[in-house]
Amino acid sequence: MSDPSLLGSLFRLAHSLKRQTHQQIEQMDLAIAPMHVRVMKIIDGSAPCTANDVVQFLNRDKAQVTRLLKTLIEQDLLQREPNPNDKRSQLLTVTESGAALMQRMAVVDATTYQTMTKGLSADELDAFHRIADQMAQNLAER
Amino acid sequence: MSDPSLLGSLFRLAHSLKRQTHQQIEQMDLAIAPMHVRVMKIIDGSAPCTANDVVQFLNRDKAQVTRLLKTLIEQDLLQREPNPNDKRSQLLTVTESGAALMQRMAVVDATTYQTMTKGLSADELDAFHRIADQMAQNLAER
DNA sequence: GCGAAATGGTTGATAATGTCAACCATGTTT
DNA sequence: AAACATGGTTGACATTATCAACCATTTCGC
Repeated sequence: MSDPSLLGSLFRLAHSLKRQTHQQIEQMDLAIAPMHVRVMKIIDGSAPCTANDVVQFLNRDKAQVTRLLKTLIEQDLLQREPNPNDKRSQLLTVTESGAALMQRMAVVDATTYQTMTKGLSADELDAFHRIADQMAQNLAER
Repeated sequence: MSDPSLLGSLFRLAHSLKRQTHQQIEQMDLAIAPMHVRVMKIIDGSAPCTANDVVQFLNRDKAQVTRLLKTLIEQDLLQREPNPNDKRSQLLTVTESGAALMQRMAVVDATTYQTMTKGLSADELDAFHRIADQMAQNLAER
């Protein structure tokens, strides 16, 4: 199994999408990167949320997540408050300006999604999503 | 559209696979990275091949590809010879030790592929591949 | 209840990936 | 023949990513 292959296609698609997001962020004149946006989306979509939750979700080193969160907090896109259940931890939420950015990104994302999925049915997209999740789960179960 | 979403699943899958490859390379005690392997597979799978061909295929900056190739040549996994049709360019091929590595990676890849695709039919995998290519093409057409 | 072990998060260091700009030699176009 | 474009290289820098060590806190075992 080699390029061009299923994996090759997957990596090329992921790379294209990452560049798209990067260009969108540049056009918005934001001092963040695609991974920052990704983290905000995770936090925006679930409450309560801790750094460790993001670590688990992204399957990334906690050092990386800590740094991503730090930048977002510095730019007033995220905020943290003490976790009443664990003094070591803080609860993360999106600020008002962060929520505004999430809304702007949602509009852009919808456009990108429409472009990307042209000529593909809802069934095909569902299958793609399901198969991707199945594959990731298979790999995680090793 | 947000995490967890189709894109979220895609990025998580890509990340899992990259880590897999990284661990495999570490276990083989090789001084290269997943992108090096990816480049070798591209070159191994098509002849003749130039740096520019790899640039086009991967959709990456030529600076990055030049550096990846340099490392592989330094480690005698790839070799270059003058392109008879263009003095600016060189033709790239996999060396004997590079070919041996490609064979070892093929075995490992087959195992990973089997793990990853467990519970999925050939039709589903074909659909996944086709949809991924369609999406990448849609994005490239902007 | 106390000590050991584990956990949540931070920081330093380093690796991998990635792009931009400037440059040189060569090829193509006008 | 000059201008423009291209293939490849290098410097600089950005983004993504992990490992190790550390501190404060929580959990576990006795």
